[in-house]
Amino acid sequence: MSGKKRLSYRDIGEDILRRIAKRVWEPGALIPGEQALAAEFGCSRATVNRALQDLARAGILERRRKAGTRVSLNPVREARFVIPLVRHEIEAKGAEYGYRLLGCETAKAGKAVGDRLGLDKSARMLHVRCLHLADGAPYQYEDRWINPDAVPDARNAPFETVSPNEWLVTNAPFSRAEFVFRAARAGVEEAAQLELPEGEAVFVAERLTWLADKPVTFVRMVHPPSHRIVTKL
Amino acid sequence: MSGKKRLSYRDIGEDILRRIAKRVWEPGALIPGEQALAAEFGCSRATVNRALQDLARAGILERRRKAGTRVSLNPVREARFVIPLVRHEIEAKGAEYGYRLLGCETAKAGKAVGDRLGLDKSARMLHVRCLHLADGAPYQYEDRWINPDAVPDARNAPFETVSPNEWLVTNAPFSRAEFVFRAARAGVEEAAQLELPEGEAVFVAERLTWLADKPVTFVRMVHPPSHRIVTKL
DNA sequence: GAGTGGTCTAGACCACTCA
DNA sequence: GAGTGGTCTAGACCACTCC
Repeated sequence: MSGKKRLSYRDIGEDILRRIAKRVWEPGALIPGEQALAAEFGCSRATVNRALQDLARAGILERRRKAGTRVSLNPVREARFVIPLVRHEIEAKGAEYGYRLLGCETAKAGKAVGDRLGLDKSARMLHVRCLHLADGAPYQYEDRWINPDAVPDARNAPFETVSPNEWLVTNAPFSRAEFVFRAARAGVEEAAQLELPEGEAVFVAERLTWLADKPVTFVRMVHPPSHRIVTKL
Repeated sequence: MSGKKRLSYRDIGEDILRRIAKRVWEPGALIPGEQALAAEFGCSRATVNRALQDLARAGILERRRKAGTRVSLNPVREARFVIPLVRHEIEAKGAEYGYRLLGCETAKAGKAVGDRLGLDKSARMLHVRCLHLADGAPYQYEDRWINPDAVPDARNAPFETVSPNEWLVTNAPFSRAEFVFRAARAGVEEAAQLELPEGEAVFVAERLTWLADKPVTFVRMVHPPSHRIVTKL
């Protein structure tokens, strides 16, 4: 009944989760303060603090100074998706990765792209289109705009052999990013490249990045309807 | 040039990000140890540790004992999406929330649903279908299966007035969950309820939950193509 | 074996927020 | 004003992993 090892913040977190699941602490209820818990668990307040912060980050607890810590009424569970390199994503499925450059030229951003990145619609950008394949089958159609002002080297990048995705990862750091997921109907070019009927439902992921408030790149990644984004908690 | 306040782990994190962005530390490079950084920043090792751990969690750094800390070669940036209650999601947009129950009956799970949850296809489950509206317009079509074995009270739940989404949040805790996002073409029922042409591209989010390995619920949430899931880093 | 990160402690002060 | 969480410190020991 004694020989306990020193408690870790993980142990404490699990114990607290158990209490919530068993309704010892109901949703919305106030739980004891850090000091009280530290005394109960026989550890320091810092350890309790770390456990509680982890649970708060996961959306299970809500904490406010002075008000204390309570069990979330609606566990705003958050889903975490890792966004790997397309190549790694494909190879992780055990498929062979393929890459095909479709086009690469300098062009005006246009209103749609300019607005998204906060650039003028007449700004000159590098426009790259390419296709990623898994075992020879189209996997992702990539339509990317790169701001040469933020990544001057991009003009000379070897996009014939290296996908912009991969090249940018090691050549264009960013400090802020935005992701958008949505469904859409395949346009003419996308449908042709992905070998789908025009108007087919496609999964679209968009990514925008900035480095210190300077736009770096905007990419639209289009997948066939068989594509799934999965996350487990 | 001096009067510095005490450095916070945030300050340190930002400074490190700056160095990575400015190529002081290149991708793949080893950065100084915690002790060295603590000395440089003039703070304790614990503070440096916290900053580095945060960056490692964000996928920007990779840390290994004895090996040290290095800048990730491919920043496996992870996107975090919060999954709120539909009602909150709609109200957060400033729209008025509406709810309509479409059907609620006991039925066999069927192969598709059974397989996903690890139940037999002849298992009896509660099948609920409903619609969530924003300012009177269809926002989300919800098709849900509930395992009465895990949530016995569900049979008597007032789904006429409370959406299963909301009811389950406070009545069916879960320990494990799985999310899937994908694009699909609207089926007959979905199209009719969402007031879309049949075959329109729809955004589908599926959620499966378990409590201690016992399946709790499987829900398929269908949105019109205007729907977007956004996350900023 | 030795070096690096991982974690815990005990104590302190601060910042926010509620009453 | 007072109570709670947020953060920092200085020191310590441990666990993992590379050599």
